[in-house]
This record gives sequence, C-alpha cells and structure tokens, in this order.
Amino acid sequence: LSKLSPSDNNNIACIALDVPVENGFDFLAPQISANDIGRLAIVPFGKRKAAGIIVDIAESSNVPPGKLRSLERIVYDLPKLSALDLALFRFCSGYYHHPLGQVILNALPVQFRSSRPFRLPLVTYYQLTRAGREQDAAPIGRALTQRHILERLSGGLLADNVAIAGLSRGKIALQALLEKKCIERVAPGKGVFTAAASPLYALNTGQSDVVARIVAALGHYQPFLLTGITGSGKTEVYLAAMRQVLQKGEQVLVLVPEINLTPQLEAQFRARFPQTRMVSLHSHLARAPRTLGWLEAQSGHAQIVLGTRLAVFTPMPRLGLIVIDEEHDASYKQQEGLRYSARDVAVYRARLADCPVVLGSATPSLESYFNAEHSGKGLRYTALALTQRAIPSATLPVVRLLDMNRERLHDGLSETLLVALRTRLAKHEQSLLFINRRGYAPALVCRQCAWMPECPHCTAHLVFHKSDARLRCHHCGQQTRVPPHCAKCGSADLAPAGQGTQRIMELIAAHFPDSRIARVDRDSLRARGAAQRIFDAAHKGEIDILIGTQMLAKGHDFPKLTLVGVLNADAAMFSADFRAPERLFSQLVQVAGRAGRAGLKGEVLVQTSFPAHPLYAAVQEQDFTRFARLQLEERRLSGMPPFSHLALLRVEARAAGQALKFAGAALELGKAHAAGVALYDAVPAPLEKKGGWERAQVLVQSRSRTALQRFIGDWRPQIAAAAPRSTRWIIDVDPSEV
DNA sequence: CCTCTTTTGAGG
DNA sequence: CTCAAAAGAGGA
Repeated sequence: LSKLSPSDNNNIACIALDVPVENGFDFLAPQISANDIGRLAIVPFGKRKAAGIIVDIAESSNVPPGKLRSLERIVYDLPKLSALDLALFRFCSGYYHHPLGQVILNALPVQFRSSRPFRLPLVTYYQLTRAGREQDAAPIGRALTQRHILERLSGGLLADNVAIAGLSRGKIALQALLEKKCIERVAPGKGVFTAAASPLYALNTGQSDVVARIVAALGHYQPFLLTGITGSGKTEVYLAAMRQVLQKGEQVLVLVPEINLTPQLEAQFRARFPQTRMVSLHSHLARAPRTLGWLEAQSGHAQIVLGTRLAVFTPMPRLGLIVIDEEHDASYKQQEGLRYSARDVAVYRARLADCPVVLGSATPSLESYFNAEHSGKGLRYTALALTQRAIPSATLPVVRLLDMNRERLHDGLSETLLVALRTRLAKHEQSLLFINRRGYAPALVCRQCAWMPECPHCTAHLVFHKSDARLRCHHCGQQTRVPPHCAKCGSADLAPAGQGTQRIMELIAAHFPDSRIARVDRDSLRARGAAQRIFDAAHKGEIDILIGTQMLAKGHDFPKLTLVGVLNADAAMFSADFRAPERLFSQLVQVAGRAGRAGLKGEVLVQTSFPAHPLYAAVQEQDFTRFARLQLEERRLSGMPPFSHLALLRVEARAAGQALKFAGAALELGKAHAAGVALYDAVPAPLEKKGGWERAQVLVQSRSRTALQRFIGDWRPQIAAAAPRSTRWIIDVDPSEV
C-alpha cells in the first residue's frame, strides 16, 4: 500500500464507480495526466477491486491522506471516453438525479464493468485496395472471435473490399450469402465480395423539401419534429438525409422503439448503404457482438448505429445526425434504474455534438408537438410535415365505430365485424384483429360466489391461459395450475371472464373453420424463429386472419390486408393515467395504418361502448392535429405536461403499509422547502403491489424546470438520509406513467 | 451464552 | 452495489 501523501506532487484521480454514491472516489495516481480522463481504471475498493472511469484529475483531495489508496492500473487497451461522452453522462446524472458512476458504468459493455481482465479482438479484417491485393491491405478493425466475423458476413455488415484474415470456413459462409442474394460475387480464394446495391426510388416533392431542410441544418444543432401519416415515407426521408451525412464521413445514430423491427430496418439500411458499416445495438444481442458493435461505433469504423434506447449512449466520435423513429413510443423511457428518456437524452446529445436531430412520428408525443407548435421561443423544435402517402394509390382506410350497445354480439364479437371478416375471406384478402390482451381470458371467475383468483404478489387478477391450463400473472410471471374448485365456496363452476388473444382465436376458428388463422403475441412468438415464420407466412398471403396484441400494430406491412378490427379499445378510457388517451390514439392510428397500404381499400372497425367520445371522432378522421389540440387544451386546464413538468418519487417496500408511510414522511420533508413546486399527497401506486413489493408515490409538479430540478436536488439527500434500508425508492424525472 | 437473521455503515 | 460488523431475536 502506498503511503505517499498527496502533497508530494502526486496527482489524484477521481474515479466514478458503479455504486449508489453521489460523488466519485479519489485515488493516488502518480503518473496520471489530464489526458487519462475518460479512461477505464481498476482500483482497490474495500475488500474487492472495481472498475471505474477516471472523471477528473486533481492536485489534492478532501479525503484524509491516510485513507487514500493507489489506483491499481489504467486500462490503455480500450479507447477512452471522449469529453463529449462524459458531458452526456454528467447531464444524465444531474438531470435524472442518478449517481454518475452508475450512469457511466451502466452504459458500458458488460466486460468493461468488472475488474476482471478481458480479451480484446483476436481476428483482424482488412480493407483491400481496388485491385484487391491482399498485401496492400490495411487493418481497419478487429473482431472478438472468428464466429463474429461469420456473423458479420451473414449480416452483410462487412461490405465491399473486405478480406478476412484466417477465415477457414469463409467459403461456406460466402456461398450461403450468394444464395441469399446478400452478395453478388465472390472472388475465388479470398474473402472478397461485393454487396448488392439496392435501387433508389425517387422521393416525392414533399419528401425532398423535408430532406432539404434537414440537410441544410447539418453541421449544427437543430431539432426537427417530422410528422407524417403512416405510409408517408418517413424512412425514405431518414435515408436521404443520412446519405449526405455519410458522404461527409460522419456518423448517424438511429434510434428505434423496442420492437421486433430492428432486423427489418437493418436490412433496409444495409440495402441502401451497402458500402457503409453499420452496427445494430439492442438488448437481445449477445454480449460479445454488442461489445464489438460498441467498439466499432466508438472507433468510428461503424458509420451507422441502429439501436434501441440503450444505443443512445454509444460513443460516436463523428456524430453528424440523430434520428429518433416513432419518437412518441413509450419504450424510449427506461423504467428501472436510471429512468432516462432516450429521446430526450438524444436531443441533448445532438446539442452537445452540434448536429441536427430528427424526431419522427405519425402521432408525436404532445410534448414534442407542443415544442414544435411553439417554435421561436427558447429550446424548441422545427416542424416538418409529410402530407401525402409515398405510394399515391394507397389511400387512408375508412374508420367505422361499432356501437356495442346496439350491435348484435356473438361472444363479444359484433355481427358487423363478423360479416366484414366473411367478406374479406371471400375476396381472399387479409384481416387483422387487434386485442391488447394476451392469454385466454384476463380473469377466471366463480359463477357461484364471484371469487376471482388473484396473484399473491401483485394487485392483479391471474390471467387464464387455456392451452396449458395455467393461471399466470402478467406483472410478476407467477404461474399456477388452474384450480379445480373455487377457493372460497368450493364450487367447480369456474368460468373465464373477458377476452384475450387465445379466446378470440378460438372464437374466430369456430366461426370460420376453413380460414387460416395466426396468433401474434408474446406467448406465440416466444419460440426461436416463430416471429419470422409467422410474419413470413402473413407476407406470403398464407394467413387469412391475424389476431394479436400491439406487436401487430407496428411496422409490418401486409400487402393483402384490408380489414382491421379493434376489439377492446375502451379499456384505455378507464385508465387513471393522464396520458392514456394519447397512447390509445397513437395505437389506433398505428393499427389502422396496417390496412390498405398497397392500392387496396382499407377499412377499420372499432368496437366501442362510447362511440360519442371525442377521441374516437379524431381517430375516425385520423386527424392528429385535431386530437392534439383537444388534448393540449385539457392539459392546459389541468396544468399537466407540457404545461408543467413532473417528477415522481416512487417508493417500494415489502412490509404492508411501509411504502405509503415512508412516501408520506418524504412528502413532509419536501414540504418545508417546496418553493415553486406543487407536492401531491402520498398515494398508493396504480399497481399497488407488484412482485411482492408494495408501491407508493408522491407527485411533484412545477411550471419551472429549474425550480423542479432545484427542489429535487435538495429533497433527494433528505430522502436518502431518512430512508430505511428496507424501502427502495427512486426519483423518476419526467415519468411516463403517473 | 450461543447462533442465526436483520440492520447499518463504509468504501477513497 | 458489496462486504462485514453490529445489533436484535430466539433457543437451550
């Protein structure tokens, strides 16, 4: 152990570690220079070693000299985080009130988070000269293992002019790629191939105008909100703008919601930019390829980074454009740990990198819409709109409301809907039934005494899954066999209550025994390759009726689809969350957008008990602007975002009543200094008990973001000091569910 | 008085 | 977070 004192002209390294402690930890680091800021370091920490990031260098420390220990080593094998990367992490730490070390370490690939040594790339790949002579090759990157090279080949990620050193099975892989038409030609004896380039189709005038606006902004910070109805060709706009950025040798970050769309978009991008190296980063990716992709982005070799919310933190030294597709999507908000909004972080990142950021959506969030409507004042967005469908023959579907009070019903399916389905079957067109509930029935009920089985760990009914005769909790995953008798009165007369995808499937199969039906929900897609199989079949027209949850609502285009039925839209009306109408609207517009995309007339039938609700009128006209105006007026009157800013103290405890009790105590602490903020009562959370944890919350509201931030800054240490270890708590800034 | 469980505090 | 010491709870 070093006993040198800091006064001996030793430098001190301040290191951010993955611990729930506000500040970094100081270590003696004699040889350190300011140049090392951003590097990974291994330090002794208590009884163990820990990995952390050097965030600062100082001449002296406030820590008593006797307590200071020496930094063990700096990891020079890894490229360091840039000042811009660190600035982004600092912003997140401050804005979301989360310890810096945890912010940074959570954004790093897992290998780098532990103090154990890791091995870096073993295989080198080379860029060839035009002549393709291997001796002229220059190394352009490395991969962790040969398997990753093969993966990259099969993904088409190693495009033109690339040879692989030491690739024994390369020929086999290349042959497979030839057959799949990913590549056109293989130079014999070498791993050289040329990627097949996809043809451009031309932009319409609306699209070119929008692209021109974005391109004009390249090189400096400017946020755009790009709105456009489904099928108006937003992706084409992204691609055209990206082309300009890539030509300048800069990088593009594209964020997409957490859905199964990444492979499709990836294929689309790859086809358009076959020469450009692209990495795809999402949570389903295995550890090693994710690390590799991260390194490629950080080194600048990968020019396109396509990913879900976690990708927003990927270091990119020459970032020239950020695209956030479906910017309204709830999956951009992380719901645990650092509760960041990838969309908001991306906008801030664009500001740091001084580049434009494009937020695209057919149904933007009201916050973004408001920012674009009120451009001119402060930090606001420039509105861009696509008003025509890219394929002119594709018209918007007709939306009809089916009044469930008047319709003739067959097991919850209206006569009109059944007739419409029958018509489509006769015409060999496809239909889609949208019901946002998986399982057979959302509950089981005793017909004698009305007892309903509940989850022992959550405030929720158990969902009946008929296929394996089990009851499942969709909140905690708990499952049991279906009980033979009522637990209360002993009756054997237990019946399913309500409808889920499985039950609808059964009903439809009974009504249309000769039709080909497929169910699309988390359960049916669980098996490996199931998603691909079902969607392929649907695209080929081998499915007549698709039944599914919101997984069906996004992205997929089925050319023969002309009818969409929406079965339980009303459910959202009963939600206490002030954002429920917004979510319902965007979901309905999304799902309606599936119908009639290629020249065939589409029809959307919405079953509802409240046909007079103004929300449905807006859905019928698919008029987002009208809907947004209505909602914004409500928000203005209720003082909700975007007319105020929110933060939520979320408290969880195992013992009954403890969460609510502590939330109340925290509220009292806050009341003493609540300047410029309004504090709501401590209340049980919407799902009061989840996974055995009782939940309570305190809502904080303010017109001023600064006042809100200042308040939380003072409040948080008070809560931390008062909180018993048996309660978990977090402050959720800009919560998405209140 | 001993053992097992829960709570608390520190880590540089 | 992780580790371990301290403080409680219960048993013989």
